[in-house]
Amino acid sequence: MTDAPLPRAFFDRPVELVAPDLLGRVLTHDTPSGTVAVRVTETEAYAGPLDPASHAYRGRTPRVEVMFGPPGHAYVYFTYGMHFCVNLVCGPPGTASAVLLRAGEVVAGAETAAARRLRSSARDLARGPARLCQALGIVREHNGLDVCSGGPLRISSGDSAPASVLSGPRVGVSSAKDVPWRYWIEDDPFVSPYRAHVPRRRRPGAAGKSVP
DNA sequence: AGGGGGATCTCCT
DNA sequence: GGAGATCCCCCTA
Repeated sequence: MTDAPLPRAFFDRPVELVAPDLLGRVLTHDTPSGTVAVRVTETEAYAGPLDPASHAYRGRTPRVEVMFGPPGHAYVYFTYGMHFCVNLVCGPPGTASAVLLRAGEVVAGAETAAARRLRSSARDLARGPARLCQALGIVREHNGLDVCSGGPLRISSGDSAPASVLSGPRVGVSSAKDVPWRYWIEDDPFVSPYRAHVPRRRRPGAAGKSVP
C-alpha cells in the first residue's frame, strides 16, 4: 500500500479514462473530528460543456467555476436541498470535465463515519454519492480543494487494482442516458444500490458508445 | 422577481 | 416501490 497522493498527471487525461482508473483508489479526509478513508467502488464521468448531463453544459457559471480550473481539485455541489456530492476535476484547465465519486467502502475511521451517519449500517456508510460525502465530512467549504498536494483531502493509489470493472448508463441523469460512463467494481458489495444495473463488460477503449 | 427542476436519501407501506 | 424533505442554481420575463 502507498499513502502518496496520486500525481496531478493522473487527472490530466480524458475523463472516461480517469473514471474507471479511480476505482480502488482511496480518498482520505482529515478533520477535527477524525480521519476517514474510503476505497472508491463506483464512479461516473461527466464531460465538459458538450455533455448535456454535465453541470458544465450551460457554460461557465459561478457554481461550476472549479470545473473549469486545473485537474486534481474537488468540485463539491449541493443538491436536493440537503445533500453534497463530490467530483474530481479532469483534463487541462477549461476542459470542465469531472468524475463523480458515487460509492465506496470506509476503510479507516469507521467510528467517525458512523457518528456522521447515525442510522447507517456499516455497508451503507459511503454507498451512494451523498452518503460518501457525509461519511467523509465533505461539505460546501471543501469545494476547490486540491487532492494531489497532500492536504487534508487527498487521494492515494490504494492496495490493488480491481479484478474486474463493469460500465453502464449514468444514474439519475435525464439526458445522454445511452452513454455508459458509470463504472463500478464487479461483485463489490459497496457499489450503490439505487438503480438496477445493466451490466456490460467494459472492453479496452470501448468507452463512449452503447449497444442495446 | 418568479419558478421549475435537480448527478439523493430515508422512512413508510 | 413511492413520496417527502428542503435549498440552490439558472433561465425567463
